[in-house]
Amino acid sequence: MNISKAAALSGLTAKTIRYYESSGLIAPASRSAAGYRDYSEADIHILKFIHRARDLGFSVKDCKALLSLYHDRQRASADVKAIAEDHINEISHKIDALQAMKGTLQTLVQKCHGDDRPDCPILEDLSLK
Amino acid sequence: MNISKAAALSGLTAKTIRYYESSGLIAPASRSAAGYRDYSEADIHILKFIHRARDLGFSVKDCKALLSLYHDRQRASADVKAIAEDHINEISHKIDALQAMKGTLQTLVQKCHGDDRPDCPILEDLSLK
DNA sequence: CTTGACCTTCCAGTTACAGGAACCTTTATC
DNA sequence: GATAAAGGTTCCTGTAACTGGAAGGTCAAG
Repeated sequence: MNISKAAALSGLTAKTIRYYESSGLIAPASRSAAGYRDYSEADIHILKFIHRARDLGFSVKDCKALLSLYHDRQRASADVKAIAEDHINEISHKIDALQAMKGTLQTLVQKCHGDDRPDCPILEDLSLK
Repeated sequence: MNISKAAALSGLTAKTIRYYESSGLIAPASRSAAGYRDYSEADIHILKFIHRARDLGFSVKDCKALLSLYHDRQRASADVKAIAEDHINEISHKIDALQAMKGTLQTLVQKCHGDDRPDCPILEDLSLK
């Protein structure tokens, strides 16, 4: 099947699939006589795998490691778990940072009357710290 | 004062200050005879303002808008509040997305025994969806 | 045979900088 | 005064993960 079919089935875009190929995340697709990329069911499976992993916030680099483990029949599940746990930690830190920002902003927004007057606690805060 | 002093006082790096100048976020600094950038206390104030806003997650574009409002004596606090509220919404969406990822990953990690064996619920999940 | 929908490659743009090269100035030291 | 270290300058490249678009080949339908 051609790339737009593969895109539709995998949930990725054609652009993204080409990008993954060019960046080495996936192997070069086989080509038709005219030079069109040609995908098999097995390829779609891989593409879906990547799509799912990206949805869970894994980096492309992580995806590459996960795919490699996926293909490795001798893998240790501990290696997979370690990648996932690292990722959970990263996510947790991001959440913490965002919640801190949000808390501060909400406090500031509450103090700002938000009308026609120039008086603004938000700008004051930005200006003073 | 020169750029490294300005960097130290504002909490930004010299690289970042030059970048902000080149991208139009701040006005070009005045120069010494030798061509060195020269900063005043007022400049430091602006740089700190930006640093604080960036710490709160505002984009550089947002910072430009906030600075413009900051300089505008005729501003309506409602305009500032609107930018902040938009930003809070963005942050909230990011937090929601990250928490969803984290929840899913935690469930998967819990199911994975994480030992030498290849059997791995995490890879299974990535593979099946 | 033409039209439109695909496909291809390649280049630029996005965000917010960091790293580094090549080169000039200032300051401190000998 | 010579020199070396420290700091300044500009300019180019790289980062992450794509997206948009140009120029041009291909395929299926009417």
